[in-house]
Amino acid sequence: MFSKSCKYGIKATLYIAQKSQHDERVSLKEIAAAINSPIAFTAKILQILSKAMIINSTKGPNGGFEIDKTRLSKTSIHQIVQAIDGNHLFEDCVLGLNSCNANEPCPMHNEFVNIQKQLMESLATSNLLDVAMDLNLGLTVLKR
Amino acid sequence: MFSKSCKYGIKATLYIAQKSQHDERVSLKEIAAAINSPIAFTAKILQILSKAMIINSTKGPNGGFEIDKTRLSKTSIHQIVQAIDGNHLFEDCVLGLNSCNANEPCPMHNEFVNIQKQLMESLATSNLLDVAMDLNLGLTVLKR
DNA sequence: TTTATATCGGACAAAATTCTCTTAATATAA
DNA sequence: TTATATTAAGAGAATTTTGTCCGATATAAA
Ligand code: FES
Ligand code: FES
Repeated sequence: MFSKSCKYGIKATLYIAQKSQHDERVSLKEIAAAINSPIAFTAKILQILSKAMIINSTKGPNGGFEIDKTRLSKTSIHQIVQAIDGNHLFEDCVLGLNSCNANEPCPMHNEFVNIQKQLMESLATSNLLDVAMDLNLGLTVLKR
Repeated sequence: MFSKSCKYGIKATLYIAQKSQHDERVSLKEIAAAINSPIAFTAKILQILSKAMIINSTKGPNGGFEIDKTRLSKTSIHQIVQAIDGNHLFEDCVLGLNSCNANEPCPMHNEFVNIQKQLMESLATSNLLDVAMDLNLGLTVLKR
């Protein structure tokens, strides 16, 4: 479904979101430990998210990553997926035809346009604040 | 969503199903041409499907691949996916935690169990006969 | 029985993804 | 100003996925 990079990216962003809620800036090392991911690889993904303006990074002592509190409720998981994996999951033909085209559909088109739409909706209507809340309450986890 | 192998496998099986409906056995070369896939790689995938008893293979002159007509309506696309990609898409945690577990869910669990279920249902209730029909009628295509 | 034709199976090659290492750039604080 | 802590960036290694090649095996027909 999602690439490994994307999974790390989502988990990392959610962890940063949780901490940003309490005005805490977090380091790469802390993030990687919290989501159980390879440190240097996680750094690459955070760079992508930083360039996509989904997270902010600060170099130097006491540096690290954070998200503007005001943006938490305005950022969706869809934006993270889009930045890392692109829109392929939502827009491409599920059987790999050169494009998804309702006029000349593949045999799975009709079944899948709904699923793709629902997937998209689900990710697009999500927001980091809600997810961070659940994390704080211990209702969900990023690691196990 | 699906691996490339799986996409080839689905398309190949659907093509074989369409031909088997008219008692035609098809060769590897014909299949690869019909679904626009690399020949030798397609052969590997057909071997998997053959071992999984989803298709039958026959060596020698006039050999090739076919599906028992009586089995067309009893074989689902889910079986193909399962044989090639396994059940990961349906059963694994979408964020890559070591297992999907409702007691200690990841932040996307609640949104995704439904989507996974729907995906599974959709694939499990499909059958090769119905799909072959649409292909025959020209309502759908395997190549473009 | 021989020959031609097709899939099977194993080894290998290429490409994409995942992951690591090292150095540079930058910001903070002493 | 200098030392230190942190991310950025690039090169490259390891792994997985995708794809190729060729000889072995089985089948059918001559
Ligand atoms: S054409 Fe294949 S999913 Fe739309
Ligand atoms: S725990 Fe992640 S999808 Fe169920």
